[in-house]
Amino acid sequence: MQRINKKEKIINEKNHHIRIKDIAEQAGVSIGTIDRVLHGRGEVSEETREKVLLIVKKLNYKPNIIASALATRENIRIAVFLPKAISDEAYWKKPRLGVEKAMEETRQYGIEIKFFQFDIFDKKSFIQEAEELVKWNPQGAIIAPIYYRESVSLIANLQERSIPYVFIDSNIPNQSQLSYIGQDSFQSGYLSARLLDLCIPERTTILIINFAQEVDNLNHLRQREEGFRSYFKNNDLTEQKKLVSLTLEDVEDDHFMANLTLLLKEDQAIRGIFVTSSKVYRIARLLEKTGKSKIRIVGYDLIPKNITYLKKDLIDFLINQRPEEQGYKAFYALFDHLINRKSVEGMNLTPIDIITKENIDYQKSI
Amino acid sequence: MQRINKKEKIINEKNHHIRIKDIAEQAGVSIGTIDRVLHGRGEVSEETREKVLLIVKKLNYKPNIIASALATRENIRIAVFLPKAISDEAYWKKPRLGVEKAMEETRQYGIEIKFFQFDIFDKKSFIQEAEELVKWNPQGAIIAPIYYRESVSLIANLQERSIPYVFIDSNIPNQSQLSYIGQDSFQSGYLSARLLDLCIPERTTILIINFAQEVDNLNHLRQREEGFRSYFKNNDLTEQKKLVSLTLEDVEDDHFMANLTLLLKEDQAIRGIFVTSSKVYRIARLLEKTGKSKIRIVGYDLIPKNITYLKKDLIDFLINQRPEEQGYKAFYALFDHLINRKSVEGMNLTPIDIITKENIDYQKSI
DNA sequence: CTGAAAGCGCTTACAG
DNA sequence: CTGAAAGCGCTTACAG
Repeated sequence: MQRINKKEKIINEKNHHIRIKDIAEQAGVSIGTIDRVLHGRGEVSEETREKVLLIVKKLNYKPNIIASALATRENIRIAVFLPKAISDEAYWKKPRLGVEKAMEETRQYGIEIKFFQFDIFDKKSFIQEAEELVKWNPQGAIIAPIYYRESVSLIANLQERSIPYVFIDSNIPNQSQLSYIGQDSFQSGYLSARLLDLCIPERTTILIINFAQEVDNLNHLRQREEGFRSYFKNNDLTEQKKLVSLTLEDVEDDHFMANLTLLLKEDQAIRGIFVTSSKVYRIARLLEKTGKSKIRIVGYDLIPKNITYLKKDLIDFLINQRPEEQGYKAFYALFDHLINRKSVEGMNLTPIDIITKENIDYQKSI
Repeated sequence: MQRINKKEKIINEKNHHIRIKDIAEQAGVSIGTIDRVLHGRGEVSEETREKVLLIVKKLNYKPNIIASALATRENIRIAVFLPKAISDEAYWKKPRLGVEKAMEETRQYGIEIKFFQFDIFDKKSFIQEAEELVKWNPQGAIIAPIYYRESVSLIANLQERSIPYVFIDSNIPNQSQLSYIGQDSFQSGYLSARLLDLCIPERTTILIINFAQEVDNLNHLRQREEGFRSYFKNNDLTEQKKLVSLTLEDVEDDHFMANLTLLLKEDQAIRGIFVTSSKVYRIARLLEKTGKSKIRIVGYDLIPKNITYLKKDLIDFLINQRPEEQGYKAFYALFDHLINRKSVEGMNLTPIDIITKENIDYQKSI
């Protein structure tokens, strides 16, 4: 697909691409001028600018980013704005690991990363870190827009400064983001419903359990439940499978757990449980004590506790959001935009992985 | 983690790494000599060689592959040895696409790819293409070792010439391959068994169907069936689920299909079908006519026909081998080895993806 | 066996 | 507004 400049003598064996030197020769100017045009640095007459751009187009010039990276003296700064991970195994550690992996791969390109991590239960810290970020004046940003209003304010700031940004984990539509990288929560709920529907008999009940204190996850939870319910509606199964939603206010609510135990004991029709978050291990832990019998359980995220219960057959399916990959891809979206100067997919929905005891060990984090 | 040479004046804002110039200064020789040592080009006295290597180690020197790529005048040649794809949608097109994607990403590194594609039903063409490959004298090779004996002969040739090679799709253990990238067939069968077991009632029968003319796939098929059966053995389910193997000699065998139709009609206990290959669409097509009712079907590979039947609910699960990713990763294994000069994972087992109607549209080929 | 110089395709001050 | 030159960190002949 590459066009080769046939008139050019091939001085070495390498594939020969168009260089700024070739453009300079055709335009009858120096390479400095080409560079100014290409980077919009101004100080070029309109006439030469147009002439140069025409030739660039005609020759289908693609910059050699390797040479460019080698010659560039300043680092490119990319800010990463995420919730603080509460532990090394926590979910929010994973997008960070993905960014770090991508960073390692592109070490030689002179990219500087700075993490701005806020406390997820503290809006103030969100605002404070957002200010720090803007102060740092990055050339690009990766953002998990957890708080709607505050996120909108942050990105207004970035837009003013023409700093491109990528959203991960959750999306705020139509905010001129370069890209959104994350899962379709509705569809992941829809898929979970299919899995449970396949595994449990007709005329049974399914519990949908939400852990309500997950402020950072609220939109996800809602959309997952909605997707889950839609499956049964769309397939005319509402008669056949009864859905019951429960919301648990406090994770450590013994009272609730006692009630749940009772409920499961009394209502033998309950054959499936869908937990809309990574907190599914709490339900698995309960059933480990009371006995799981024929109940099938679906939940989210490959955190260690969930993996343990998956391997013990106390969780049947986990939905993986590929959080490392989200960080990794977000980095490369900015890399492609800022360094490769190529266009970036605006909507990048992460695959919805179905994880069982049998394929968990073959899963790669990136 | 990077060590910074603190004595060096930092002349620009970029992260400063150790350069061959730094080593040259410390060793009291010129950079040419460092280069000779680093690349083992000889023509260096043992004494200086040792001194240089010591300093390289001490400073933890990592070559700047960007500068290296820019300066290198010769292309690196990578040979890709795969079965010919019978159509653009065929399975074997996919590893090729993966290689091409990786190739595109690393365009600027001056890597040349040449495909050597053999007719899968013709051993002679395998041998012939293998000869061509060796004649081309590549610096590295990606190989799908379909025929055991002939593959061993090819890689003996490569080893003699110290050409590193990566296996994809299927493995021949202990052949000094740089890496194997492919799926664990046994485990994919094991997983398929779990899926069917979850979806169908107790005291039923499952058919295992092999399409025997798939010479290129023989080992895979056997291992998949073995894994499938092992699941039931390991979980003490052999009493509960009856397994029946069928082998179809000729894909277009109407006689067989008629018999299968009869069998399904007569034996109402048959509730699951496991097809050990991508030919599962043939079974789905049959059931489309005769009625699938409560039978669950699992098969392999995201080829268009299978996807069509998956979406029509005539196939319940497809196991994906990520063939594009296999090609992609094989390329990068060689890239890391030859250009990044970093070590490569010897065993790279592809994740075993479970694909349903509900997540198929979110699957990315790479 | 070793060093000095030119070059890869860009970017970056600097001079005019 | 434009050009000439130095430099990024390597590789590659070439000279001695």
